[in-house]
Amino acid sequence: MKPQTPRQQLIYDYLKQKKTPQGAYDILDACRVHGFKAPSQIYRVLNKLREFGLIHKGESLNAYIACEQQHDSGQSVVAICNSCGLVKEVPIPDFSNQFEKFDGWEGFTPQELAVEVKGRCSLCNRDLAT
Amino acid sequence: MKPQTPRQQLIYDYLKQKKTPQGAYDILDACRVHGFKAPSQIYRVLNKLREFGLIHKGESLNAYIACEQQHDSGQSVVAICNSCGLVKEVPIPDFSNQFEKFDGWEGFTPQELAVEVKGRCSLCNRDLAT
DNA sequence: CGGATTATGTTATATTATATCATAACACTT
DNA sequence: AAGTGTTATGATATAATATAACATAATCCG
Repeated sequence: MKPQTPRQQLIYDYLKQKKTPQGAYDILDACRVHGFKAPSQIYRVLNKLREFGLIHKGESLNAYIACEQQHDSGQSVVAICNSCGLVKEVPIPDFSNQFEKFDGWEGFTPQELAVEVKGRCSLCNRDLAT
Repeated sequence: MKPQTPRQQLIYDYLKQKKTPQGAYDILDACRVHGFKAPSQIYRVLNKLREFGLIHKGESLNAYIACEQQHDSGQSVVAICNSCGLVKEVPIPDFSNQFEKFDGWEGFTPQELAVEVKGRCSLCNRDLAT
């Protein structure tokens, strides 16, 4: 799914061009010049883009990130460097079969996944060493 | 690590006794009778309990959950039923080696993990079928 | 066209969380 | 016990994040 309107395209492009997660109000400030005036306008677009699977919400950051690739298949974590804010999406093994082991949870059907690891990226680790 | 003060114990017990995630302001209301008066008091205790690893924050819910067991070792997801709100912690395979595959992310050192799956539990699935 | 659906504009407000500063309790040393 | 540092608490204000509600405009499609 692609952005469907100019405003969706605009915010999607903005997020793609950023390397770190952006808060809704940051996006608002950046987009005032294009006529955005109120938070609700931003949230509407963000929610659409999320429906389309084009962006993630970093739940632990309250910030938004353009997806790196289409990941229709498989699960992924968003790894976030606590130090520099850089973000990387990394595929992880499927774990839906884990639920079979627990009484009452055998039939759990996953719908939305929010997986985030915060840590320290290799570059920041290197800086730490010096 | 165990709760260190009466107030920590109180909120921890409260969360343990609940089967679904509770918002900070819900907790505040429930604890007014015990002398809590302001959000900051609740958040202070919640943050301590999180440090101790006694509770989780459901980042996508903005709600707090007592941990089911000590999970010092291994990673786990919090599965949340969209329909009834029930919550279950389920261990998942370690995925830290996944980072090795990506340029610049080989040395990523995970510090905090927020993993949540929302879906539909077996009971609610059954209700849906009838 | 006419009617439905989707997007947008606008204002107000709800919800979640922190900052700040003052006071009290406790632990530890001398 | 007095002094000192640390952690917990009380209290007020405010910041940051997100949604509700209602009006208007654009678009799609029979």
